[in-house]
Amino acid sequence: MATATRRRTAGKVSGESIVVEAAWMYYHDGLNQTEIAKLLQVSRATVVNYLQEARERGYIRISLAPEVFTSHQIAQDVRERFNLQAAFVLPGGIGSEEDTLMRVARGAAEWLPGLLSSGDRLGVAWGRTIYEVAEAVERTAMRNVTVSQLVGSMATPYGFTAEICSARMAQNLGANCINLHAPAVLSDPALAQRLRDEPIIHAQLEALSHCNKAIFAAGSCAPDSHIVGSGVASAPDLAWYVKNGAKGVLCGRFIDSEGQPIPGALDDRMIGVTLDKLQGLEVGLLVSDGAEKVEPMLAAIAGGYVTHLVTSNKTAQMMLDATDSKDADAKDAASRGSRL
Amino acid sequence: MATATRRRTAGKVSGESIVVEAAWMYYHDGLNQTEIAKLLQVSRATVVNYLQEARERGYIRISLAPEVFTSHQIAQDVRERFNLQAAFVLPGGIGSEEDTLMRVARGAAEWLPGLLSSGDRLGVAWGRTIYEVAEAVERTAMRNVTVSQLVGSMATPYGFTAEICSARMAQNLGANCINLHAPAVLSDPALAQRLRDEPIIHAQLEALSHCNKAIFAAGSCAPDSHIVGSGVASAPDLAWYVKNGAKGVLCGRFIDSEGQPIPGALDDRMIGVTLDKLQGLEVGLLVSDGAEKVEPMLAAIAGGYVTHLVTSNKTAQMMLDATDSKDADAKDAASRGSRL
DNA sequence: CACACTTTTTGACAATTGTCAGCATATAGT
DNA sequence: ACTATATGCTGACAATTGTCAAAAAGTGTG
Repeated sequence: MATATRRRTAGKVSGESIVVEAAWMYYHDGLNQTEIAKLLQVSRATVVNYLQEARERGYIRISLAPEVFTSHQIAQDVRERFNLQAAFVLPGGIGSEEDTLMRVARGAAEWLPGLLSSGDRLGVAWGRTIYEVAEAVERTAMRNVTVSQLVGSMATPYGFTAEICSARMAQNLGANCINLHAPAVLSDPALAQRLRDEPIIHAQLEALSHCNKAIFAAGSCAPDSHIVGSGVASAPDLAWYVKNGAKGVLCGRFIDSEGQPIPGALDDRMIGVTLDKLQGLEVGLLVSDGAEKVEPMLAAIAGGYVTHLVTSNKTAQMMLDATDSKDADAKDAASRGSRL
Repeated sequence: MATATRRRTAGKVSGESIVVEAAWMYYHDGLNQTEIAKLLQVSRATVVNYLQEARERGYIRISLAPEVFTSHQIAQDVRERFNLQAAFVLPGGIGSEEDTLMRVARGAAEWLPGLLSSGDRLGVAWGRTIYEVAEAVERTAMRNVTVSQLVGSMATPYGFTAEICSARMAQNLGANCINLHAPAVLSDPALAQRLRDEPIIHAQLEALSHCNKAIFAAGSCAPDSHIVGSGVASAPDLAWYVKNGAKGVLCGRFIDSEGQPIPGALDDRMIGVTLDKLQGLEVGLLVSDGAEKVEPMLAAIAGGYVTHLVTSNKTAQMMLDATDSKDADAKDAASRGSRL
């Protein structure tokens, strides 16, 4: 974190940036460290340090060509089957579910800046996945982009809240940020309504309802779901919704297999985006992974909220199998499903 | 160049792309080859092969952050002094002039795609430098961009002609290409005029005069200049123009120190863009390097043809020194000039 | 200007990565 | 079915890259 280099400025090759010089020689000209050390008249160890510094300062960008993940067979299949604009399917790998989730998050983080352009208003939902995406976004400078928190905050035992997701996302994107200064769920519908009418909150809700792009994850309706863990819904709430056909959760709202919101007691007590606002966006980016997310993801897609998808090939394959009309056998028999 | 992998498809992790899998683990997850080999259950040598294949197929993109080259001090100085939109100043390094030129060309090649957007019509001039830029452009897919050859062709002993510059550029950018099917210079003005009126040529000239962006180099007026070597101008022609104030060459036209075209015998015999078409473009990208190019570059800038500049810090410093109004001493005395 | 303190560089060693000849496996042709 | 051929994989070795403690060089202060 030195403000300026010292010895590097004395009679050396390019006082201002011998670091850049070394990085250029290494990554662009393809010289090895020994050659560079000779040319720069320093020890090779010093060259190693320069290169490290260049990497730390972010001078060097290594990225995997996004086309690879959007253009291979399974990505194409998913895109066509679900009528998406694009699907980003990452190698599921061998690691744990946890590893794969992180990888999916990083994939989404790498893809996201390319999906944004000047003037966009990006809605950011909440959840473990979204949090990891926000963390993984490389610092960029999207000056004319505004990030909106889509759902109110909740006291979560997981260490990440809705406002942290949106704030971190905005911070890393270099975008403006509009947070929603209200709890996601209140105990009383009347109080919720009064809060919604409160000028500050009203303005914030107004802002988030004019997003043209959004990033969200699909939540499962399993009893151990985050929607319960974070206190948005109680276990009985969840059971009630499931009994009434809930297949997934999107931005805190329960949806059925067709993606339609299920009217229920929670609606009036929630503060956050309503699902109709998420339909027909320029970009609806669904980031999710895991067997338990397949059904919720399919529901979200059916509801027309999704234009872009990021997942692993394992999950993608399960999504394809689950909607395969040919025969149910394929689902069990296909060795590919279990190997991918 | 195998059409498909073989054993890779047998019971392995992710049949379709174990290569991508390996690349992801290595470049994104930061695992080393030994770990990857263990996870993938292949030998480490195989992992090396996968990574090589990934690099060869262009899955991995390593780039140096362009901001570094546009934001450091000398780049800022140049930008302000010459009132440019941006300047891309590369470390001049220690190598030969030849090495530096290649580096400048690669720098321009890396910057260029970022300066283009959908719908652009890019005019491409001719010269050694431009040729190297065209060669160095990474293959991209700018489907809605059209490349126009700005000057007619010439029989050059150097192995690169105007149509090769534009064709190669278009090919690597993945853009459309409009070449100019005529010689740069004819022996007779009347014949030149008849050619210009010929429908095909006329249409091509029409196309190139509607470019909104252009890339060109500054040519020197030294006796060994390419403008003579390529037969565009004879040595007596050159001498005549120099006597009449020529300080440089831009797209085959001689310009004075203010960047104004010098009327002369060649004009009527030439087929190619006229300089007035190059003024006020959205992007006028000047790529040049070397002491002998300083004067021509300054002339081109004075003429208002340049909005963006790519050069080395050595040359940039000479440009600054040459226009330093303080005192002439600085030019000679400044140690920085010779060190950079 | 001696002293304490920080930053940068370096040499020696450790770890990682690249190379290549030969082996194993799959495919095509008879 | 059986070679011929191509393709991909591997182990052993070579080359390159990373680490770390110590030395050198710079900075600030009494």
